[in-house]
Amino acid sequence: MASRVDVARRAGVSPAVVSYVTNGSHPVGAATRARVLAAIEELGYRPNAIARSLATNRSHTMGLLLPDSSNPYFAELSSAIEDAAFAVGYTVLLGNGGGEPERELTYVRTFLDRKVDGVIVCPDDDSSHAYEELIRARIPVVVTDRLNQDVALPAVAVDHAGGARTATEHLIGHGRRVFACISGSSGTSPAQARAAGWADALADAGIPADRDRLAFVDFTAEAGWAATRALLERTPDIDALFAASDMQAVGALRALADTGRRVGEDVSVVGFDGIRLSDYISPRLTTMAQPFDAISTAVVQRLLEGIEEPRKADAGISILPTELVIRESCGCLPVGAGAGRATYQTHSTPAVPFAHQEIPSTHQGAK
Amino acid sequence: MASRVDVARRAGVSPAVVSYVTNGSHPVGAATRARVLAAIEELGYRPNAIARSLATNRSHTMGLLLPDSSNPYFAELSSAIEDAAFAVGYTVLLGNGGGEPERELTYVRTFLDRKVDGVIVCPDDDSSHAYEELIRARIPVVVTDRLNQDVALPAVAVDHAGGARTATEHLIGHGRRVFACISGSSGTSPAQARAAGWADALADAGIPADRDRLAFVDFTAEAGWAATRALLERTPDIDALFAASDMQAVGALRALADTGRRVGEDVSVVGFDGIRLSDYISPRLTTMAQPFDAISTAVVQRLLEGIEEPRKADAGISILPTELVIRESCGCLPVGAGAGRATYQTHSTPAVPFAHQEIPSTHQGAK
DNA sequence: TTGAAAGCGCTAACAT
DNA sequence: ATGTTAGCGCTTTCAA
Repeated sequence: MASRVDVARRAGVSPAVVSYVTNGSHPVGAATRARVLAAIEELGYRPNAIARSLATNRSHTMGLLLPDSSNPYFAELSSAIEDAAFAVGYTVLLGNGGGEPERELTYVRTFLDRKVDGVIVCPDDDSSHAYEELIRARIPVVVTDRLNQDVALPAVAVDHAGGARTATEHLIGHGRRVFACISGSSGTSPAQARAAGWADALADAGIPADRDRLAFVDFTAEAGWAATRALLERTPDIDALFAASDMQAVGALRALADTGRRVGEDVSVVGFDGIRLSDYISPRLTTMAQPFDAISTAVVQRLLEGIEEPRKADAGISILPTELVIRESCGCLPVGAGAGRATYQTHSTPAVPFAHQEIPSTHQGAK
Repeated sequence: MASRVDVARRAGVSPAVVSYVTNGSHPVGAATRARVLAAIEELGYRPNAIARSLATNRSHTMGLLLPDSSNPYFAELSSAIEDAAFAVGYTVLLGNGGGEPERELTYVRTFLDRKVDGVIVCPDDDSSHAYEELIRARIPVVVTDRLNQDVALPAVAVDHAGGARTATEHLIGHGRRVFACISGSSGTSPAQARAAGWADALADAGIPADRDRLAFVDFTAEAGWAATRALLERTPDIDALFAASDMQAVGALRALADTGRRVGEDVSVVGFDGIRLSDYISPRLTTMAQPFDAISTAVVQRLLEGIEEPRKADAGISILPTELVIRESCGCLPVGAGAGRATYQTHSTPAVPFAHQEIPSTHQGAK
């Protein structure tokens, strides 16, 4: 590998001049600049980013800690984040916690050791030790998806409770009577908030929200399937189901079909997330869609602010809007034949982007 | 951030000794070692990996270049690779080509600049310029999924053609007569090989494989949907469909349902990949499953060999077995109600792991 | 067993 | 406009 000195020698200048031209940080005579450029070209020289990082204390790298990037929701989120990072010249180091606190910590340390400029984190659990380690390191951090009020870190997420409430209201609008909810891992704020939104909507409508029609399980199709089976066992006449994630909804649809129920007719289901897949499964899933791109842009943007103006960075949370995408699973559109893909009918929850903002109250009484 | 000198000062030793104990590379007196360890503990010292990389010329980092990690297939693959890398103490830098050759190149250069110890690559297209750049850099590389015979790089993948052939034979076993195939982007070897396997199986069975019943489109649900609609328009009586990826199959099932066809009864469908989702969609997808973990382990293993013994590394390709997972979409199992998840019936294509190995001929005549 | 010192390849302040 | 030099934080000979 040709290094800066090689280029300097070849161009007949001092090593510093090479840096001047590669960084454009310093005026350089047109002639010398040309010679240097030529030497760079001939030698195929590329500055060593490691050495540069050591000297500048900037790696142009960010760590991304997720629970499980093989889950379509996180896969779409991480891809959007990678894209937003790429757009601003950053590369991402990816780590999956995989439900192991140890592993999350290991990744945080790995990121720190490697001197990432900042880290984006969505811990497995709201009480993750990753937070402490990150705070102690005084490194720019943005939390996404999770909204833990106990930790003073900048965060970006959607209005989980509001979205769940709107989704549930839609279900109520279908005249359903027996409601169930499959929410996510109980240790996560989205799971809690979405379940709360579901319960609030029911309360406002005077519909009983029986505790044994609410399950907190993993954000996966498998867990959604198992939870639905269990729910159905206890309450066979469930006719409305709100799933706190599309993957759980996928499992729920499976379970509903397995037990001979016609989704959209016998029972209405609405999911949450709006992963691409939701428009292809049968029946097409009505879901509260998250704005992946907006979230990712905001996450990266805020992290960048934290990196560039550490003193100015605040711990406010950005709440982005969700949008109800109405399709077949709720019963609005006829299931199956001839439908083509849906033209969406949407209801949005309001956005309050980039504000210092209270976490939306879980229950604000009747509107 | 406490640095090595701080620790040394506090422990009353020279900086070198600190390295000796953190690396265990050198004998150190029990007493001093204890003092150093204590100082490390008290200061919360962690070696700067960047500085270490600069000094050792090893980053314990690998680049992973994929077409699109938001696609469930790549999401599962990348997650498995991340896991395998984690297990051997490596961290992964993730990059998505996103169908843009420019972007692929940018990522390769970024990886190179950051001195990753090796890169795992699955280019958008078999003729990717990423290969050249990587070869020129003389850095350890392992290609995965793609099997480009023109480039002498170690590779790990499944027997695309063989798997497709077996899948198609299964379709033939169902007594179907009008066969279609939706394969992937024509510039990729899996797409070509799987299409060839499909054609070969038909040829052997004396069934016409009409060219206009074969489509090469993106490996996505959307493309699978559109291709199926187009195929159906031209040949309404298709009764057997082989999709070269599960996501395309998902789109195909959607299209088949849209046009009022009953999958499993009117038309048999078999996919390829075995993503987790395939067991949850309706109808459950019969698919030729890839061994994600084995692939990932092999990929990382071979990359490690390339890193540790550069001279010994060879460009052989490792072919891993696929396994036909039989479910509902082909017509073997009754669709829907009461089925529970399937107990699998499997047929494997043989594995020829870690061998110098010809790319399986696309047609080897009748067996 | 411990220490001194020379890099690794680059940036940046300072000098010319 | 260009060159010199002192780090950045660590590893690693080589001496002591």
